[in-house]
Amino acid sequence: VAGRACPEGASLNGSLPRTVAAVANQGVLTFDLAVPCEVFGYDRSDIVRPWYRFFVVAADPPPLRTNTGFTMDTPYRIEDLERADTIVIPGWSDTETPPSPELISALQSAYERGARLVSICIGTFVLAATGLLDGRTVTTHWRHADQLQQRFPKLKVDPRVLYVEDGRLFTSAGTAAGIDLCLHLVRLDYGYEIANTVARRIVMPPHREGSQAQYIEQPVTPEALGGGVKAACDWALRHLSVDITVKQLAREAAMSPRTFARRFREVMGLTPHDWLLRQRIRLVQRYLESTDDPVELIAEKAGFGSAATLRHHFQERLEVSPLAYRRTFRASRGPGDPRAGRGPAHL
DNA sequence: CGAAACATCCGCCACT
DNA sequence: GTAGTGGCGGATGTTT
Repeated sequence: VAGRACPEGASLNGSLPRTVAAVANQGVLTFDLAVPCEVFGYDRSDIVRPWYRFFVVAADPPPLRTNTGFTMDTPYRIEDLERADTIVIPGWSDTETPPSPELISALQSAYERGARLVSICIGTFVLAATGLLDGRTVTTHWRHADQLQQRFPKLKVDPRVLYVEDGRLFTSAGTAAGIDLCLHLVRLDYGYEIANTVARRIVMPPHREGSQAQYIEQPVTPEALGGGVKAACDWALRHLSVDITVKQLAREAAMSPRTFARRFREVMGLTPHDWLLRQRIRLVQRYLESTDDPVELIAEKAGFGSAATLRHHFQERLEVSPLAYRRTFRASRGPGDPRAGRGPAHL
């Protein structure tokens, strides 16, 4: 794990707007480019002022033809990157097309003057070409992780995470993980509550971890789980409200505790107890969002021994108290919001 | 909040 | 020799 340094630029001083630029090349992946457009480029000044300034830079002479066949134009060029303090490289056209020398040096000098560099999906290949990622922990789309590691041996490629924050360098896995990463940046800039509100606006589950977490584990698909581990997880999810020990889980998985702990780590990327806690907190979030139950009752229903224990973990992981979480979640449920009313919160 | 009791995790190592 | 298993114990984290 790369340095445990505090997130840099964790909060916005005064009211200077952050300026975010996304870079598109010929053949850019439509969805990946749309991610920063949606998160940063959409005017959200009704949530907080000032919102970001955002523009799209053409790395090739426009018009640019996207990978889905339509063309687009933008007045901004590589030299405009010097005005950005966050630069996003969304899914580049492909892993074979190297960035131009101008783009490389623009990225290098942006980094030197303190800008944050962000990549989505195979955009990591572009950042890697600048040399700035050498020795850093990074990620990319799982299908290209091996290729990235081979081409840039100095990187520490971790294909198991949704995104990685390493100093001012941010990389994310396949397409949709880019949304998580962009929301993470919003959280660094504006705090958890604002990021949460944005997540709700774009109908993303707001269950992400606190800002000190450098790694966000990828949600594993049940199919990817080893047999016994999956059985234990299923069992645990059905019994979340009662006390569960790792020893019991091991029994459900038909393994010794030691082997179970090892298998679990390999498959899930975190320890059994940590996973359990996460599931419980997610359940608590759902209750807070969709009921008026007191925290004591929720603690009981989610398998926490006491409300104090629940508050402790909730605050630590989400950096908000349970009641504050409920308040912001409900206060921002306004007219026009697709989740108005009292629908069940999704997992 | 802190202290004390308790659970978990992980390197180590012996064993199959 | 290699690969996987599982017990042990101390550091670390959790719960009361």
